[in-house]
Amino acid sequence: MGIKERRAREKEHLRQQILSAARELFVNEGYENVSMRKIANKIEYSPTTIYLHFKDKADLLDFVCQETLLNLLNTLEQLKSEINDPVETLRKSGRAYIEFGLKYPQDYKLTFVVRPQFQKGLGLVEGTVGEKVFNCLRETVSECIRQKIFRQVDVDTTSQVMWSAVHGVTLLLIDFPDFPWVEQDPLIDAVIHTTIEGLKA
Amino acid sequence: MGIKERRAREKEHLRQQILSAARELFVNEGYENVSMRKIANKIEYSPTTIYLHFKDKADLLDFVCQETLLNLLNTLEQLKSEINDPVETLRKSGRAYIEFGLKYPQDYKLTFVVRPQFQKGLGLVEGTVGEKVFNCLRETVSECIRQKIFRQVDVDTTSQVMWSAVHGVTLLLIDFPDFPWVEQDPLIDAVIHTTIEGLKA
DNA sequence: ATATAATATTAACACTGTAAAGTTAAATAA
DNA sequence: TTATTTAACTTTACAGTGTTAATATTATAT
Repeated sequence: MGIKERRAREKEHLRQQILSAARELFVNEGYENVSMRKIANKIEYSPTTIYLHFKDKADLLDFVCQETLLNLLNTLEQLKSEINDPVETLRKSGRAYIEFGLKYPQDYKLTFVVRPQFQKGLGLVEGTVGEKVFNCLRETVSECIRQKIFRQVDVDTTSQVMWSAVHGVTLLLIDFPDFPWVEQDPLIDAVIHTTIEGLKA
Repeated sequence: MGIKERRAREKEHLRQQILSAARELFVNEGYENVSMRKIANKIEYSPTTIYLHFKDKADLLDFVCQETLLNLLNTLEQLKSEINDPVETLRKSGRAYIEFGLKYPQDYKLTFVVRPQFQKGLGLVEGTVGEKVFNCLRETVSECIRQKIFRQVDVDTTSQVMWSAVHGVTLLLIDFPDFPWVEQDPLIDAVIHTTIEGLKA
């Protein structure tokens, strides 16, 4: 009965090949500039084979983005387990989030800008991983409020404010690389510092 | 010699027809889903006629975005001339900026997300109108610092922090309409309030 | 060896942005 | 007025797109 398993393994292998080819191309050339034929060429299969594993191009994007989010989630959860002071955790998490976006700008845009556009209605809601990423942030914020370091405002509001700030600076730095930004590191620090100070009691 | 002028007028008229058809289609159906043929059909010209007025599709997008920015600039400059207190101006400007984005989400994304993607290298730098929008914000921030309401930090850093916050929440609200946001109005207030408080001395 | 199921491919459709060549009509010069 | 130049616009064409349906190939089960 090992045959079925072997075939399943082979199928999964090809699926992964497609995914990793797609990711590499999406990231290097941008989602819009990558054709199914390009992906197929890269893995030396016919274009239509991809459709045996993924519904369509957007579906492919979906899975690529999920991987990205898992990556980010790992980084954030490790941070939280390492640091005790919730404010320090939040500071470091914010930094990590922004740096993740800047390190993989295409992945970040794919996940947080392009995907929602192509998967209208889904948003981050039922995407379990995306939800987890936000919840990770939310828990840290919650702790800041519980310890009365932050103002006693609704946890969700506070978390969403924090997310807005880091998301904003990440996207601006990605999208307008030629804007006369002040030095990147101090700017990131300023965004995080300002937001945290503004949230303090 | 009125003939040349008449023809110039006619030419300009067609140019405007193209622009307004493009804007309407871009906004309603998204830049990627609009073809040159669609635009041409709408104005009842052949597709290639558009190329006599605009270099290519991205060029068309460029001019559409410039109109959007001009629109936003008007709103912001009027606000500044009406209010005296710089903090109040900043608060209202932030609100106006975000509300503009939410009122014309497609225009906003076109200008601040799609355009930079398709006009790589340009960014907001030499786009005179975009520069003016940022400078408008910058002047208000500058006044807050001069009056020692804000911490004595670099004007540019401070302005860029402010921009990050409003840009971030605007895009999140646009891109993830199904996320379990807290009520929109309080969230916007919280973002602005937090940022301003965080910048205060 | 043959039938069956899974997997991959070829061919095709209706699109896309845009360049080159061709057409038409209007403005100027003779 | 007629011929010529110029500008505006269209037709045709190319190489590409996502995706479907029909076909072929392969490997398994009988």
